[in-house]
Amino acid sequence: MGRADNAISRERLLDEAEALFAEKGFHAVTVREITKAAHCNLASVNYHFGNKQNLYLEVFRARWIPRAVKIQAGFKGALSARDGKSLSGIVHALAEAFLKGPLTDNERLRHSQLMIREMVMPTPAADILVEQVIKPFFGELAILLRPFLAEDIENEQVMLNILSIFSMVIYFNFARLPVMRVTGREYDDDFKERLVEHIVQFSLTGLDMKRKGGA
Amino acid sequence: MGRADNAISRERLLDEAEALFAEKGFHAVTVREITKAAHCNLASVNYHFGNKQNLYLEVFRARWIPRAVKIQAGFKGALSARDGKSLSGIVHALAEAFLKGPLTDNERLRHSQLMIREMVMPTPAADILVEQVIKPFFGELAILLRPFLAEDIENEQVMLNILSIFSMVIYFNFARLPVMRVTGREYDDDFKERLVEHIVQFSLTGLDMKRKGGA
DNA sequence: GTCTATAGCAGGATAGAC
DNA sequence: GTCTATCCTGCTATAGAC
Repeated sequence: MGRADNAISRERLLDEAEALFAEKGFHAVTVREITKAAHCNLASVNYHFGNKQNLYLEVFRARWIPRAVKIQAGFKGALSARDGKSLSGIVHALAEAFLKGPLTDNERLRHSQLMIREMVMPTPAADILVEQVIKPFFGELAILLRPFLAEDIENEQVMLNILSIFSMVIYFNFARLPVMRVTGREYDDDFKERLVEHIVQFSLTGLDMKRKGGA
Repeated sequence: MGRADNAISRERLLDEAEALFAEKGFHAVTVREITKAAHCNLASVNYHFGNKQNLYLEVFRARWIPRAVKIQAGFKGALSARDGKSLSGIVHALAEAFLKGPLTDNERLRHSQLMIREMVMPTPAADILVEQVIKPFFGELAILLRPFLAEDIENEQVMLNILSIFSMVIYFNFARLPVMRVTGREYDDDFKERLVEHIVQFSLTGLDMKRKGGA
Protein backbone atom coordinates (compact mmCIF):
# COMPACT_ATOMS: atom_id res chain seq x y z
CA MET A 1 0.00 0.00 0.00
CA GLY A 2 1.30 3.45 -0.88
CA ARG A 3 1.74 6.34 1.48
CA ALA A 4 -1.62 7.80 0.44
CA ASP A 5 -3.39 5.03 2.31
CA ASN A 6 -2.37 6.35 5.72
CA ALA A 7 -5.81 6.90 6.98
CA ILE A 8 -7.47 4.51 4.63
CA SER A 9 -6.23 1.28 6.13
CA ARG A 10 -7.35 2.49 9.49
CA GLU A 11 -10.83 2.99 8.07
CA ARG A 12 -10.81 -0.37 6.35
CA LEU A 13 -9.80 -2.03 9.59
CA LEU A 14 -12.74 -0.42 11.35
CA ASP A 15 -15.15 -1.52 8.62
CA GLU A 16 -14.01 -5.11 8.51
CA ALA A 17 -13.66 -5.36 12.26
CA GLU A 18 -17.20 -4.14 12.75
CA ALA A 19 -18.60 -6.69 10.33
CA LEU A 20 -16.63 -9.53 11.88
CA PHE A 21 -17.27 -8.58 15.50
CA ALA A 22 -20.97 -8.28 14.78
CA GLU A 23 -21.11 -11.62 13.01
CA LYS A 24 -18.97 -13.69 15.36
CA GLY A 25 -18.37 -11.79 18.56
CA PHE A 26 -15.17 -10.40 20.01
CA HIS A 27 -13.50 -13.64 21.06
CA ALA A 28 -14.38 -15.61 17.95
CA VAL A 29 -12.65 -13.09 15.69
CA THR A 30 -8.87 -13.05 15.33
CA VAL A 31 -6.64 -10.12 14.52
CA ARG A 32 -5.27 -12.16 11.64
CA GLU A 33 -8.78 -12.52 10.24
CA ILE A 34 -9.47 -8.80 10.50
CA THR A 35 -6.21 -7.68 8.91
CA LYS A 36 -6.61 -10.20 6.12
CA ALA A 37 -10.14 -9.00 5.37
CA ALA A 38 -8.94 -5.39 5.41
CA HIS A 39 -6.01 -6.26 3.14
CA CYS A 40 -3.44 -4.94 5.53
CA ASN A 41 -0.69 -6.23 7.65
CA LEU A 42 -0.99 -8.23 10.83
CA ALA A 43 0.80 -5.49 12.76
CA SER A 44 -1.57 -2.77 11.62
CA VAL A 45 -4.14 -3.34 14.33
CA ASN A 46 -1.55 -2.81 17.02
CA TYR A 47 -0.10 0.17 15.21
CA HIS A 48 -3.40 1.98 14.75
CA PHE A 49 -5.29 0.92 17.86
CA GLY A 50 -2.77 -0.44 20.32
CA ASN A 51 -4.53 -3.75 20.76
CA LYS A 52 -7.58 -5.78 19.82
CA GLN A 53 -9.74 -4.56 22.71
CA ASN A 54 -9.13 -0.98 21.74
CA LEU A 55 -10.08 -1.64 18.14
CA TYR A 56 -13.34 -3.09 19.41
CA LEU A 57 -14.07 0.03 21.43
CA GLU A 58 -13.17 2.24 18.51
CA VAL A 59 -15.63 0.32 16.33
CA PHE A 60 -18.37 1.55 18.64
CA ARG A 61 -17.13 5.10 18.81
CA ALA A 62 -16.35 5.51 15.11
CA ARG A 63 -18.93 3.26 13.47
CA TRP A 64 -21.74 2.15 15.74
CA ILE A 65 -22.64 5.55 17.20
CA PRO A 66 -22.69 7.35 13.83
CA ARG A 67 -24.93 4.61 12.52
CA ALA A 68 -27.25 5.02 15.47
CA VAL A 69 -27.36 8.73 14.73
CA LYS A 70 -28.27 7.95 11.12
CA ILE A 71 -31.12 5.70 12.23
CA GLN A 72 -32.40 8.36 14.59
CA ALA A 73 -32.15 10.94 11.82
CA GLY A 74 -34.20 8.64 9.58
CA PHE A 75 -36.76 8.39 12.35
CA LYS A 76 -36.95 12.15 12.85
CA GLY A 77 -37.16 12.73 9.12
CA ALA A 78 -40.07 10.34 8.84
CA LEU A 79 -41.75 12.12 11.73
CA SER A 80 -41.87 15.45 9.92
CA ALA A 81 -42.71 13.91 6.55
CA ARG A 82 -45.44 11.61 7.81
CA ASP A 83 -48.04 12.28 10.39
CA GLY A 84 -45.63 12.77 13.27
CA LYS A 85 -48.47 14.13 15.29
CA SER A 86 -50.31 10.88 15.78
CA LEU A 87 -49.37 8.01 18.04
CA SER A 88 -49.45 5.52 15.19
CA GLY A 89 -47.30 7.83 13.08
CA ILE A 90 -44.63 7.92 15.75
CA VAL A 91 -44.56 4.17 16.30
CA HIS A 92 -44.63 3.56 12.57
CA ALA A 93 -41.66 5.84 12.02
CA LEU A 94 -39.79 4.14 14.83
CA ALA A 95 -40.37 0.61 13.60
CA GLU A 96 -39.59 1.57 10.03
CA ALA A 97 -36.38 3.35 10.98
CA PHE A 98 -35.03 0.18 12.58
CA LEU A 99 -36.50 -2.43 10.25
CA LYS A 100 -36.24 -0.68 6.89
CA GLY A 101 -34.67 2.73 7.48
CA PRO A 102 -31.81 4.42 5.61
CA LEU A 103 -29.36 1.53 5.93
CA THR A 104 -28.65 -1.58 3.94
CA ASP A 105 -29.90 -4.86 5.30
CA ASN A 106 -26.41 -5.90 6.30
CA GLU A 107 -25.72 -2.66 8.10
CA ARG A 108 -28.94 -2.98 10.05
CA LEU A 109 -28.17 -6.55 11.03
CA ARG A 110 -24.67 -5.61 12.15
CA HIS A 111 -26.01 -2.74 14.17
CA SER A 112 -28.51 -4.86 16.10
CA GLN A 113 -26.08 -7.68 16.61
CA LEU A 114 -23.44 -5.44 18.16
CA MET A 115 -26.03 -3.84 20.41
CA ILE A 116 -27.51 -7.17 21.53
CA ARG A 117 -24.07 -8.54 22.27
CA GLU A 118 -23.34 -5.60 24.53
CA MET A 119 -26.64 -6.02 26.32
CA VAL A 120 -26.20 -9.72 26.92
CA MET A 121 -22.52 -9.51 27.80
CA PRO A 122 -21.63 -5.91 28.60
CA THR A 123 -18.10 -4.66 27.99
CA PRO A 124 -16.93 -1.07 28.52
CA ALA A 125 -18.61 -0.33 25.18
CA ALA A 126 -22.01 -0.90 26.77
CA ASP A 127 -21.65 2.22 28.90
CA ILE A 128 -20.94 4.39 25.88
CA LEU A 129 -23.87 2.82 24.12
CA VAL A 130 -26.41 3.21 26.90
CA GLU A 131 -25.37 6.62 28.16
CA GLN A 132 -24.64 8.33 24.87
CA VAL A 133 -27.28 6.76 22.66
CA ILE A 134 -30.04 4.80 24.32
CA LYS A 135 -30.80 7.02 27.29
CA PRO A 136 -30.91 10.28 25.33
CA PHE A 137 -33.00 8.72 22.56
CA PHE A 138 -35.46 7.20 25.00
CA GLY A 139 -35.70 10.57 26.70
CA GLU A 140 -36.70 12.20 23.42
CA LEU A 141 -39.19 9.43 22.74
CA ALA A 142 -40.74 9.96 26.15
CA ILE A 143 -41.31 13.63 25.35
CA LEU A 144 -42.85 12.72 22.00
CA LEU A 145 -45.17 10.11 23.43
CA ARG A 146 -46.30 11.78 26.62
CA PRO A 147 -48.97 14.00 25.05
CA PHE A 148 -50.75 10.87 23.82
CA LEU A 149 -50.75 9.06 27.13
CA ALA A 150 -52.86 9.51 30.23
CA GLU A 151 -52.02 12.71 32.06
CA ASP A 152 -51.25 11.17 35.42
CA ILE A 153 -48.94 8.51 34.00
CA GLU A 154 -45.63 8.06 35.81
CA ASN A 155 -42.35 8.46 34.02
CA GLU A 156 -41.44 4.87 34.84
CA GLN A 157 -44.46 3.62 32.96
CA VAL A 158 -43.67 5.76 29.94
CA MET A 159 -40.22 4.18 29.90
CA LEU A 160 -41.61 0.67 30.21
CA ASN A 161 -43.82 1.38 27.24
CA ILE A 162 -40.90 2.63 25.18
CA LEU A 163 -38.82 -0.37 26.21
CA SER A 164 -41.66 -2.65 25.12
CA ILE A 165 -41.92 -1.15 21.66
CA PHE A 166 -38.17 -1.23 21.41
CA SER A 167 -38.06 -4.88 22.46
CA MET A 168 -40.22 -5.82 19.48
CA VAL A 169 -38.19 -3.74 17.06
CA ILE A 170 -34.97 -5.31 18.33
CA TYR A 171 -36.35 -8.83 18.51
CA PHE A 172 -37.75 -8.84 14.99
CA ASN A 173 -34.37 -7.64 13.82
CA PHE A 174 -32.05 -10.07 15.51
CA ALA A 175 -34.14 -13.17 16.14
CA ARG A 176 -34.68 -13.83 12.47
CA LEU A 177 -34.15 -17.56 12.76
CA PRO A 178 -37.09 -18.32 15.08
CA VAL A 179 -39.24 -15.65 13.43
CA MET A 180 -38.76 -17.24 10.03
CA ARG A 181 -39.24 -20.76 11.33
CA VAL A 182 -42.40 -19.90 13.20
CA THR A 183 -44.04 -17.76 10.54
CA GLY A 184 -42.62 -19.57 7.52
CA ARG A 185 -41.68 -16.22 5.95
CA GLU A 186 -38.45 -14.84 4.51
CA TYR A 187 -37.14 -11.42 5.49
CA ASP A 188 -38.00 -9.78 2.17
CA ASP A 189 -39.46 -6.30 1.75
CA ASP A 190 -43.02 -7.59 1.95
CA PHE A 191 -42.44 -9.26 5.26
CA LYS A 192 -40.60 -6.30 6.71
CA GLU A 193 -43.50 -4.08 5.78
CA ARG A 194 -45.79 -6.64 7.43
CA LEU A 195 -43.66 -6.51 10.58
CA VAL A 196 -43.75 -2.73 10.73
CA GLU A 197 -47.52 -2.77 10.49
CA HIS A 198 -47.76 -5.46 13.09
CA ILE A 199 -45.55 -3.58 15.55
CA VAL A 200 -47.64 -0.45 15.10
CA GLN A 201 -50.87 -2.29 15.59
CA PHE A 202 -49.68 -4.30 18.59
CA SER A 203 -48.14 -1.23 20.21
CA LEU A 204 -51.37 0.70 19.87
CA THR A 205 -53.95 -1.87 20.82
CA GLY A 206 -52.16 -5.03 21.97
CA LEU A 207 -54.01 -8.28 21.52
CA ASP A 208 -57.36 -6.63 21.82
CA MET A 209 -58.08 -6.75 18.12
CA LYS A 210 -61.71 -7.66 18.23
CA ARG A 211 -62.53 -3.98 18.08
CA LYS A 212 -60.91 -3.81 14.69
CA GLY A 213 -61.86 -7.20 13.33
CA GLY A 214 -58.41 -8.79 13.13
CA ALA A 215 -56.08 -8.72 10.10
CA MET B 1 -11.94 -38.53 42.72
CA GLY B 2 -13.01 -42.07 43.58
CA ARG B 3 -14.68 -44.50 41.24
CA ALA B 4 -18.11 -43.54 42.58
CA ASP B 5 -17.81 -40.20 40.80
CA ASN B 6 -18.09 -41.78 37.37
CA ALA B 7 -21.19 -40.01 36.37
CA ILE B 8 -20.82 -37.16 38.79
CA SER B 9 -17.93 -35.38 37.13
CA ARG B 10 -19.80 -35.54 33.89
CA GLU B 11 -22.71 -33.79 35.57
CA ARG B 12 -20.50 -31.23 37.20
CA LEU B 13 -18.89 -30.49 33.87
CA LEU B 14 -22.29 -29.87 32.33
CA ASP B 15 -23.31 -27.57 35.17
CA GLU B 16 -20.19 -25.47 35.13
CA ALA B 17 -20.00 -25.43 31.35
CA GLU B 18 -23.54 -24.15 31.11
CA ALA B 19 -22.88 -21.34 33.56
CA LEU B 20 -19.68 -20.32 31.82
CA PHE B 21 -21.00 -20.59 28.27
CA ALA B 22 -24.02 -18.54 29.23
CA GLU B 23 -21.95 -15.88 30.92
CA LYS B 24 -19.13 -15.54 28.39
CA GLY B 25 -20.06 -17.33 25.20
CA PHE B 26 -18.51 -20.38 23.59
CA HIS B 27 -15.27 -18.87 22.36
CA ALA B 28 -14.53 -16.85 25.47
CA VAL B 29 -14.60 -19.94 27.68
CA THR B 30 -11.68 -22.34 27.78
CA VAL B 31 -11.71 -26.03 28.57
CA ARG B 32 -9.20 -25.32 31.34
CA GLU B 33 -11.65 -22.90 32.92
CA ILE B 34 -14.49 -25.41 32.79
CA THR B 35 -12.55 -28.34 34.19
CA LYS B 36 -11.10 -26.17 36.94
CA ALA B 37 -14.55 -24.92 37.95
CA ALA B 38 -15.86 -28.49 37.90
CA HIS B 39 -12.87 -29.69 39.96
CA CYS B 40 -11.85 -32.28 37.44
CA ASN B 41 -9.03 -32.91 35.12
CA LEU B 42 -8.23 -31.07 31.93
CA ALA B 43 -8.66 -34.28 29.94
CA SER B 44 -12.13 -34.99 31.31
CA VAL B 45 -13.96 -32.89 28.74
CA ASN B 46 -12.46 -34.88 25.92
CA TYR B 47 -13.06 -38.13 27.71
CA HIS B 48 -16.74 -37.49 28.42
CA PHE B 49 -17.75 -35.42 25.41
CA GLY B 50 -15.09 -35.90 22.75
CA ASN B 51 -14.41 -32.19 22.33
CA LYS B 52 -15.46 -28.74 23.42
CA GLN B 53 -18.09 -28.28 20.70
CA ASN B 54 -19.79 -31.48 21.71
CA LEU B 55 -19.89 -30.43 25.35
CA TYR B 56 -21.61 -27.25 24.25
CA LEU B 57 -24.26 -29.18 22.36
CA GLU B 58 -24.75 -31.53 25.27
CA VAL B 59 -25.32 -28.55 27.56
CA PHE B 60 -28.37 -27.75 25.45
CA ARG B 61 -29.62 -31.30 25.29
CA ALA B 62 -29.03 -32.20 28.93
CA ARG B 63 -29.54 -28.85 30.68
CA TRP B 64 -31.18 -26.19 28.57
CA ILE B 65 -34.08 -28.26 27.24
CA PRO B 66 -35.03 -29.72 30.65
CA ARG B 67 -34.99 -26.21 32.02
CA ALA B 68 -37.25 -25.03 29.23
CA VAL B 69 -39.59 -27.88 30.07
CA LYS B 70 -39.60 -26.77 33.71
CA ILE B 71 -40.50 -23.22 32.73
CA GLN B 72 -43.29 -24.45 30.51
CA ALA B 73 -44.52 -26.69 33.32
CA GLY B 74 -44.55 -23.66 35.62
CA PHE B 75 -46.57 -21.83 33.01
CA LYS B 76 -49.09 -24.63 32.61
CA GLY B 77 -49.39 -25.04 36.37
CA ALA B 78 -50.15 -21.36 36.76
CA LEU B 79 -52.74 -21.64 34.03
CA SER B 80 -54.81 -24.20 35.91
CA ALA B 81 -54.29 -22.55 39.30
CA ARG B 82 -55.07 -19.03 38.15
CA ASP B 83 -57.69 -17.88 35.75
CA GLY B 84 -56.30 -19.71 32.76
CA LYS B 85 -59.47 -18.99 30.92
CA SER B 86 -58.92 -15.28 30.47
CA LEU B 87 -56.55 -13.58 28.09
CA SER B 88 -54.89 -11.63 30.88
CA GLY B 89 -54.52 -14.83 32.90
CA ILE B 90 -52.64 -16.50 30.08
CA VAL B 91 -50.30 -13.60 29.43
CA HIS B 92 -49.74 -13.15 33.15
CA ALA B 93 -48.79 -16.79 33.57
CA LEU B 94 -46.46 -16.56 30.62
CA ALA B 95 -44.65 -13.45 31.80
CA GLU B 96 -44.41 -14.77 35.35
CA ALA B 97 -43.05 -18.14 34.24
CA PHE B 98 -40.14 -16.46 32.50
CA LEU B 99 -39.53 -13.55 34.84
CA LYS B 100 -40.20 -15.16 38.21
CA GLY B 101 -41.12 -18.79 37.61
CA PRO B 102 -39.82 -21.92 39.35
CA LEU B 103 -36.13 -21.18 38.79
CA THR B 104 -33.52 -19.23 40.68
CA ASP B 105 -32.55 -15.85 39.33
CA ASN B 106 -29.22 -17.19 38.09
CA GLU B 107 -30.81 -20.11 36.32
CA ARG B 108 -33.24 -17.82 34.58
CA LEU B 109 -30.49 -15.48 33.47
CA ARG B 110 -28.41 -18.37 32.16
CA HIS B 111 -31.37 -19.74 30.29
CA SER B 112 -32.12 -16.49 28.47
CA GLN B 113 -28.50 -15.79 27.74
CA LEU B 114 -27.94 -19.14 26.08
CA MET B 115 -31.09 -18.74 24.03
CA ILE B 116 -30.25 -15.19 22.93
CA ARG B 117 -26.76 -16.24 21.94
CA GLU B 118 -28.17 -18.95 19.71
CA MET B 119 -30.60 -16.53 18.12
CA VAL B 120 -27.99 -13.89 17.41
CA MET B 121 -25.31 -16.32 16.31
CA PRO B 122 -26.89 -19.68 15.54
CA THR B 123 -24.86 -22.86 15.95
CA PRO B 124 -26.21 -26.39 15.43
CA ALA B 125 -27.78 -25.99 18.88
CA ALA B 126 -30.19 -23.41 17.50
CA ASP B 127 -31.98 -26.01 15.43
CA ILE B 128 -32.57 -28.22 18.44
CA LEU B 129 -33.78 -25.21 20.34
CA VAL B 130 -36.18 -23.89 17.73
CA GLU B 131 -37.55 -27.17 16.48
CA GLN B 132 -37.85 -29.04 19.77
CA VAL B 133 -38.80 -26.22 22.11
CA ILE B 134 -39.84 -22.92 20.57
CA LYS B 135 -41.99 -24.13 17.70
CA PRO B 136 -43.98 -26.66 19.74
CA PHE B 137 -44.46 -24.19 22.59
CA PHE B 138 -45.60 -21.43 20.27
CA GLY B 139 -47.98 -23.88 18.67
CA GLU B 140 -49.57 -24.61 22.04
CA LEU B 141 -49.76 -20.91 22.81
CA ALA B 142 -51.51 -20.30 19.51
CA ILE B 143 -54.19 -22.83 20.42
CA LEU B 144 -54.61 -21.24 23.84
CA LEU B 145 -54.90 -17.71 22.49
CA ARG B 146 -57.00 -18.27 19.41
CA PRO B 147 -60.38 -18.39 21.20
CA PHE B 148 -59.76 -14.86 22.47
CA LEU B 149 -58.84 -13.36 19.12
CA ALA B 150 -60.94 -12.34 16.18
CA GLU B 151 -62.39 -15.33 14.38
CA ASP B 152 -61.05 -14.53 10.95
CA ILE B 153 -57.51 -13.90 12.15
CA GLU B 154 -54.74 -15.57 10.13
CA ASN B 155 -52.32 -17.97 11.73
CA GLU B 156 -49.44 -15.70 10.77
CA GLN B 157 -50.90 -12.87 12.79
CA VAL B 158 -51.43 -15.10 15.81
CA MET B 159 -47.76 -16.00 15.59
CA LEU B 160 -46.68 -12.39 15.30
CA ASN B 161 -48.68 -11.62 18.41
CA ILE B 162 -47.03 -14.45 20.31
CA LEU B 163 -43.60 -13.37 19.09
CA SER B 164 -44.34 -9.86 20.31
CA ILE B 165 -45.28 -10.94 23.82
CA PHE B 166 -42.28 -13.22 23.83
CA SER B 167 -39.99 -10.41 22.69
CA MET B 168 -40.90 -8.39 25.78
CA VAL B 169 -40.46 -11.33 28.11
CA ILE B 170 -37.06 -12.08 26.61
CA TYR B 171 -35.95 -8.46 26.44
CA PHE B 172 -36.81 -7.64 30.03
CA ASN B 173 -34.85 -10.72 31.03
CA PHE B 174 -31.64 -10.21 29.15
CA ALA B 175 -31.38 -6.46 28.60
CA ARG B 176 -31.16 -5.71 32.28
CA LEU B 177 -28.46 -3.11 31.88
CA PRO B 178 -30.42 -0.64 29.73
CA VAL B 179 -33.66 -1.41 31.55
CA MET B 180 -32.08 -0.55 34.89
CA ARG B 181 -30.35 2.54 33.55
CA VAL B 182 -33.48 3.87 31.89
CA THR B 183 -35.93 3.16 34.69
CA GLY B 184 -33.50 3.62 37.58
CA ARG B 185 -34.75 0.38 39.15
CA GLU B 186 -32.99 -2.74 40.42
CA TYR B 187 -34.15 -6.22 39.45
CA ASP B 188 -35.64 -7.05 42.84
CA ASP B 189 -38.92 -8.88 43.42
CA ASP B 190 -40.89 -5.66 43.40
CA PHE B 191 -39.62 -4.63 40.03
CA LYS B 192 -40.10 -8.07 38.54
CA GLU B 193 -43.70 -8.03 39.68
CA ARG B 194 -44.01 -4.57 38.13
CA LEU B 195 -42.61 -5.91 34.86
CA VAL B 196 -45.03 -8.82 34.80
CA GLU B 197 -47.95 -6.44 35.27
CA HIS B 198 -46.62 -4.13 32.63
CA ILE B 199 -46.22 -6.93 30.09
CA VAL B 200 -49.77 -8.08 30.73
CA GLN B 201 -51.18 -4.62 30.40
CA PHE B 202 -49.18 -3.73 27.31
CA SER B 203 -49.98 -7.05 25.66
CA LEU B 204 -53.68 -6.56 26.23
CA THR B 205 -54.16 -2.91 25.40
CA GLY B 206 -50.87 -1.55 24.06
CA LEU B 207 -50.26 2.14 24.55
CA ASP B 208 -53.92 2.95 24.50
CA MET B 209 -54.17 3.42 28.21
CA LYS B 210 -56.45 6.39 28.30
CA ARG B 211 -59.37 4.01 28.59
CA LYS B 212 -57.98 2.79 31.88
CA GLY B 213 -56.54 6.01 33.23
CA GLY B 214 -52.84 5.13 33.17
CA ALA B 215 -50.85 3.48 36.01
C1' DG C 1 -12.57 -43.09 34.71
C1' DT C 2 -8.91 -40.23 36.18
C1' DC C 3 -4.64 -38.17 35.88
C1' DT C 4 0.06 -36.16 34.10
C1' DA C 5 2.58 -34.80 30.47
C1' DT C 6 3.04 -33.06 26.19
C1' DA C 7 2.27 -32.61 21.30
C1' DG C 8 0.99 -29.34 18.05
C1' DC C 9 -0.75 -25.19 16.87
C1' DA C 10 -3.04 -20.57 16.83
C1' DG C 11 -3.49 -16.54 19.22
C1' DG C 12 -2.01 -11.47 20.45
C1' DA C 13 1.64 -8.64 20.56
C1' DT C 14 6.34 -6.67 19.39
C1' DA C 15 10.97 -5.49 17.25
C1' DG C 16 13.11 -3.56 13.76
C1' DA C 17 13.98 -3.06 8.62
C1' DC C 18 12.15 -0.30 5.06
C1' DG D 1 2.81 3.79 8.04
C1' DT D 2 3.82 -0.65 6.40
C1' DC D 3 5.83 -5.01 6.41
C1' DT D 4 8.32 -9.47 7.85
C1' DA D 5 9.83 -12.29 11.19
C1' DT D 6 9.32 -13.88 15.59
C1' DC D 7 8.35 -14.27 20.61
C1' DC D 8 5.64 -16.34 23.88
C1' DT D 9 1.55 -17.49 25.89
C1' DG D 10 -2.42 -20.26 26.10
C1' DC D 11 -5.34 -23.18 23.62
C1' DT D 12 -7.42 -27.93 22.23
C1' DA D 13 -6.61 -32.46 21.95
C1' DT D 14 -4.17 -36.83 22.73
C1' DA D 15 -1.11 -40.57 24.53
C1' DG D 16 -0.34 -43.46 27.98
C1' DA D 17 0.43 -44.54 33.14
C1' DC D 18 -2.45 -45.64 36.92
